[in-house]
Amino acid sequence: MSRPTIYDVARESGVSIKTVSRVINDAPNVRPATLARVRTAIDLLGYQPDPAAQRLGGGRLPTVGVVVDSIADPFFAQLAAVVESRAAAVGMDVLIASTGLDEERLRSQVERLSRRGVAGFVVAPFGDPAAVAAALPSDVPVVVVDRPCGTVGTDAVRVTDEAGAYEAVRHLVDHGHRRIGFVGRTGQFVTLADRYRGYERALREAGLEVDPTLVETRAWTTEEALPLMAQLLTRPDAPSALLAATPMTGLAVLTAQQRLNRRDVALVVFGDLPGAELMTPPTTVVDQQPTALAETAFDLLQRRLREPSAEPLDTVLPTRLVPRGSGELRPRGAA
Amino acid sequence: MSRPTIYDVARESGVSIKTVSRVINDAPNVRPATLARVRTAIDLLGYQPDPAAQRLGGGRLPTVGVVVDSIADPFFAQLAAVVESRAAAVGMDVLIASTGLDEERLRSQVERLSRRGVAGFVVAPFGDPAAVAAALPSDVPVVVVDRPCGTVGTDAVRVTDEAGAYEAVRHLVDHGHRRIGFVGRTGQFVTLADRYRGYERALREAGLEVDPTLVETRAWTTEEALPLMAQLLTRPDAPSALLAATPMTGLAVLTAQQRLNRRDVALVVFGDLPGAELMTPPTTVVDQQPTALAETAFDLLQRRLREPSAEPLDTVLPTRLVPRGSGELRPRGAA
DNA sequence: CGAGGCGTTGACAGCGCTGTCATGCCGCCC
DNA sequence: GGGCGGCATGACAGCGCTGTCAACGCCTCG
Repeated sequence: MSRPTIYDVARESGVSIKTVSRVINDAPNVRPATLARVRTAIDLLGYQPDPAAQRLGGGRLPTVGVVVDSIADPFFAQLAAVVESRAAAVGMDVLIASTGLDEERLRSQVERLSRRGVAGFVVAPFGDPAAVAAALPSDVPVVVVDRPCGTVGTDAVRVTDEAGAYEAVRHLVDHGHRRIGFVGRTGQFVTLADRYRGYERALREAGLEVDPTLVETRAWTTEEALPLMAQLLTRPDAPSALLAATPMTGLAVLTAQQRLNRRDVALVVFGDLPGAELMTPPTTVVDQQPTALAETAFDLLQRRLREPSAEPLDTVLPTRLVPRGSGELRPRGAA
Repeated sequence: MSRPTIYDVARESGVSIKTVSRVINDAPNVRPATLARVRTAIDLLGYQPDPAAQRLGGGRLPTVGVVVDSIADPFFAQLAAVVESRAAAVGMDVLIASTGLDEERLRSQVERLSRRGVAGFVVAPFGDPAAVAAALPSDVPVVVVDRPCGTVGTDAVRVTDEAGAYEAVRHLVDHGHRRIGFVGRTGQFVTLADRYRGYERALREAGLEVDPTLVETRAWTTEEALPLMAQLLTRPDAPSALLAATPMTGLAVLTAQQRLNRRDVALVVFGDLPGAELMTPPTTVVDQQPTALAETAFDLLQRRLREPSAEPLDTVLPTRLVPRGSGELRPRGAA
């Protein structure tokens, strides 16, 4: 009739429920013969433990919480998709929670999921490092992705932000650019600050000065960035190339160019864009490898779930410059 | 120390746990004075019920399950984002599960979430209607989105697929096209079959014959579609316009065109594309309004959660043709 | 040969909540 | 005034599982 419970399995295999519980949880000290018998009964009845009961009886749910700005963002959607698929493979569920850009909401969402009993988190945090550290739970494993925010003591996966941006700007310099702008809000995100540092270093090493008027750090959403971009691009001393620090700002730059009907400004975007290959010219990007990031994050989470006291790992994945056209444009009037 | 339980609230407010339970669940028959007292205690202690315990004690979790092909798909990502935000507003969580294009997996994912105790589903099903009907749970409210698959007895939200496709093809005809192709796998998806019907009707009404060699129904992913598209576009009697039945196939068409370095084929894509405005020419689409779809789906779910025996509603949302350029291209050699 | 130890198993008490049913109380009716 | 019905509340038994601890071998060692 109804779903079988642990009692049914126990009766079927002639042991106590506790032994069944041991088998379910891969606990040691079960005689192989008993183990086999219980396993058979489980298969026979199609038994599956009730997660709610497991949790109530002291444990956590076989669930991982994914906390990101917005899963409508292609980068995070990709991340969530990979985590979901990996989780499903090991019988875990995925709870998603989006925070927008609200630090308080980051905190409340994490707390909500934690109370909900998730076994672990994959979080892309932002904002003040101290606030982030306070928001993250101490009793549940957390893997911080993409934006380590100076968190310590937790596993983290991120990309070589500084180096990626450096490489991108270097690429632009190599293509003859001298006036290179930077777009992207750096305040709330440690990651973006790193990218900015890479930008700065590349300029410095090329013997170029940083012109603060070419650095636009107020933009986050496309809507915010649009007017700022339009303004930047129509200046008499407009930059001949731009580094967009995020896909969103990249889109803003592209849209602004489109509106102004211009295609002469070289552009490298940090983070891949859906349809980037189809743009005119195709957009050169610094690939963040969201898939690899997500895989690594999930691996780290699993590892910590198994060995809760393992040394925290800060994994740094390389980025990859993907030249597609927009980053190879030469400045106007150049050879 | 630890989180307060219902007992703490009961003690604090001088009532039994049962009364607290009543208050939590908005049950009737609680004297206003008692209600207020309990509410105060709840606020004071910051009490929040433990979902696992609630579920174990007979109920379902305040959770909605979202089951889609892949949340990496921008359309579903958008859908999930909206559902998540609406759910959060009423204190519910969102569990996501992706099915790929595997009918068996649709079934198993739904069952898993159901066992997990979700209170309701938002599902984008596919495949054989009978199989879908069998896969969907009968004891948990389900709202079917985007692809009603002939399901009966459940709430559904969808768009005017036939009419949307009709309008698109009509649009192409009005721009002088006579050889108009259709791309998109129609087999597994009722929705796509509807779109095909709209395509056919528009041709018929325009006095044009359906040329089956211009109809490509084998393509689903971009990878699959690419070679087929390349072949289609390079034929001597190639179509001068295409209707792509899904965003994915739309991307395939665009990519194929790009590879072939062609921009002369008019294109309307069913479903919006990220970055569509930035293409050359910007892509004309039939907007499915994922946000409205998701909002409506969530509303329906909430309604059913409240009134489980309400009459099932089959909501049909209008589509919107968004001319952006690619659909307004005229055939070569036309006036 | 008995004590001690370890590997194996089970009994049982919760976990925090909800459903069922019982209880007490008040107002109403005949 | 006694009886009845309805509202407000509480006592209590689970829900399905896990943690704790005790019990029961059996093997080893002195």
